[in-house]
Amino acid sequence: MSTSKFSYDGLDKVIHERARLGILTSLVTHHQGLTFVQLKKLCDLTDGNLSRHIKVLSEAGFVLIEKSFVDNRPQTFCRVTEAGQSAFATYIEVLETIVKDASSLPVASPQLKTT
Amino acid sequence: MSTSKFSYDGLDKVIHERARLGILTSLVTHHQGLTFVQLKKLCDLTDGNLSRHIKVLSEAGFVLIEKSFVDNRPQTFCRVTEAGQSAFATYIEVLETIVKDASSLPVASPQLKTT
DNA sequence: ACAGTGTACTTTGTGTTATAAAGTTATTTG
DNA sequence: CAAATAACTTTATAACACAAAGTACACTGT
Repeated sequence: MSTSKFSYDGLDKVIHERARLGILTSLVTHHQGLTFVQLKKLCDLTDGNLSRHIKVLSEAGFVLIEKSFVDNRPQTFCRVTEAGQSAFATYIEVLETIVKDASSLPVASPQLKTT
Repeated sequence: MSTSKFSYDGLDKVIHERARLGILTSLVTHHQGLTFVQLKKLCDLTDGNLSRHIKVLSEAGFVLIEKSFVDNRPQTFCRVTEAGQSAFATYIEVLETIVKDASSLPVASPQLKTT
């Protein structure tokens, strides 16, 4: 952990990945949980990628995966855990910091001479 | 480009990387440019990593790298390009969307298949 | 009944790449 | 002049995102 202003080491690597960021945001805003197929559509992911990513999230303890059968078909149901919510909240705080940092007024610099 | 709400495909891969996100934010907020050594400290990066990342950013046309000598020592000076600023602005807009999405009140699930 | 198609996933293989370690080149210092 | 320091760059490796292929089961037509 550093004190460098722009190191952003609060960006959890497990979350800071486009697909997983989408999955987690989906799950946090659909607190009751989502099925594999719903997540696939919400996040526009292929089966294989979704499968891998929810596994990573589950191994990190951020989501809970429940498998069952509905209408004689397998159904994977995902929901975010407490740890997941907490980690996500922290991550979002960093995003807010970045947005703020980004919008801090840049110092106008004189144009370099362009021969 | 999909219309899925949580696909976030506006997240430019070149920018969506912790180190490079820090570098770009540094450069955008220090519009007059920064030296290699300054960036290294601001972003808490090793020499090797910074070298690689600014190369990636420069190959993407997002930063301009100027090499010179100061006090008989090589000095690498970096500044963000127009394209870099524009891409960064777009990226930040997506971050804002994510932050908003994340804080939106929990929403009812899409209809589950019933019997 | 059994080939063929569809659904809901999982596993494997491959190519990319972030990062650490080692290397380069030049300078200063004891 | 040898050793240390500075400012990088290059290489090697380990991780990993993604696509493609595979698995398992159910349904449908013939």
